[in-house]
Amino acid sequence: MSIASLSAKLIRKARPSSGNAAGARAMQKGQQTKIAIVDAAMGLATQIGLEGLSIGALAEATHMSKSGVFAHFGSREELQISVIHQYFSQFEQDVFYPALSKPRGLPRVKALFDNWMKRVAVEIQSGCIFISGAVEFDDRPGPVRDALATSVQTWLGAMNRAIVLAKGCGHLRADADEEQMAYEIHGLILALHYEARFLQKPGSIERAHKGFDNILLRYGADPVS
Amino acid sequence: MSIASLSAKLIRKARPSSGNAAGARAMQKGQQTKIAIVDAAMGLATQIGLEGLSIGALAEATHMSKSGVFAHFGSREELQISVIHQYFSQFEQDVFYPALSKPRGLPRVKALFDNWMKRVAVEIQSGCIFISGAVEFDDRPGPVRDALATSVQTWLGAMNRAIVLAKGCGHLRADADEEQMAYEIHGLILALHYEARFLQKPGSIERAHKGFDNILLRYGADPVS
DNA sequence: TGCAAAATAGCACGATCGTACTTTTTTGTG
DNA sequence: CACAAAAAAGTACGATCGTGCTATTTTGCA
Repeated sequence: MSIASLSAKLIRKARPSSGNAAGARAMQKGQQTKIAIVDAAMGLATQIGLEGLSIGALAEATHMSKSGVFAHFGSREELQISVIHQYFSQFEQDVFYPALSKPRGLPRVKALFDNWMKRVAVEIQSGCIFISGAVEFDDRPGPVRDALATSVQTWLGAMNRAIVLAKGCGHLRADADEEQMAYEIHGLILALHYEARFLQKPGSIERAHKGFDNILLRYGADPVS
Repeated sequence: MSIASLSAKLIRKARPSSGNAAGARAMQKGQQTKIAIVDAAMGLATQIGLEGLSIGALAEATHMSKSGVFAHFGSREELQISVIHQYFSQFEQDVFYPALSKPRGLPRVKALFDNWMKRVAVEIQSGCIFISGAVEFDDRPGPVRDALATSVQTWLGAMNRAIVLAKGCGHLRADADEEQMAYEIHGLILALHYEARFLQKPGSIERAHKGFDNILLRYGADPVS
């Protein structure tokens, strides 16, 4: 399935069983403010984490009442899940889709990594839910963790498939281990986030890029990338 | 300065100014239970994070009253800092000191990485404060963040120095970028923690080891590690 | 424009949090 | 053993949390 299919899981609850045959359409303003709330929630969550996200603070940020915010989700977990879906959707549009315009193989892998890097470079200031959420929910089972893990796995899977494709195109050495290559790339991104955002170490972005070049030198079919 | 000097910061507060010349010695039981409390706190903090650590839960875990626990630290921040110092001290003893018995150069770098890997492999189940804390405090300035960052930087600095030493011994290529190598190693560890602990992906430990081998192939002086 | 329904606000609840203050128990020593 | 000091417990306070209930406002269509 496509990486996009995940975001389609924003489904409506089943209609109540009361047989209102004459149809009850409406819900326009509600959806609109819900989107605004989720947007604000995502801004808060990237900074202070999904766990730090409180309905009270979110109400203040959106100039609404706590109950007004709450009514849109029914529970804090549902709010967190909505934020994850929205974040994933944004990630898709920033990182994944633009790379599809590149030809299969190494060019697309490079584009995926470059887009990923650009996004993480911004997130050095704002924070990344895929990273902070992983730490917050790594031993807390439940629907939030599931939504987060599914999103991350979908993205990592897409990255992996691009690498497999590159090998299939003959752009990588015949004995290249695609999973291994994906693992090492993931490490570069995580180290960037850690050293730049937490340790505030300069030069981290350049090191991540250099690391990618090194990976290409090792796995690429031709010595020059 | 040595990596060990940091843990020596567990200093006593300055004595009160009342001139009790006849000396007031005692404080034995107190220190003892404080150690027990910090131990329990570390166990909790590795699982649920430094932010999730609550005095109430800690009191229950140690079969004490909230005030009894609290009195030993004076504030939650001080408790968190004590946990960080203790965690760092443990890290030193598990990872750093045992590697000093190896000869300088590549053998010591390998030992440091192996010990680090062994520890992270255990922490796949229990959690790692250096990683979870980095996420929790990456945009929350204060003494807790400072203590955490200092500990991590001390360790990464020790690792870096070992790599520099290895290059000095001629065990690495003359053009090897030590900081870059340290960065890539750090990435391997972070990816291991992420993929094994959060995503529960099998084979991550082997991939981290393989990644280290690849790094040695690239930076090592001789083609065979 | 009236009117049902949707959207939002208001209010209250129990729980948990860190911590300040007071009281009791335990400890170590003269 | 007595006694001061240290250690631990007890209690209370204000704040914030998620969320249930009811009331009010706003919306969109007949």
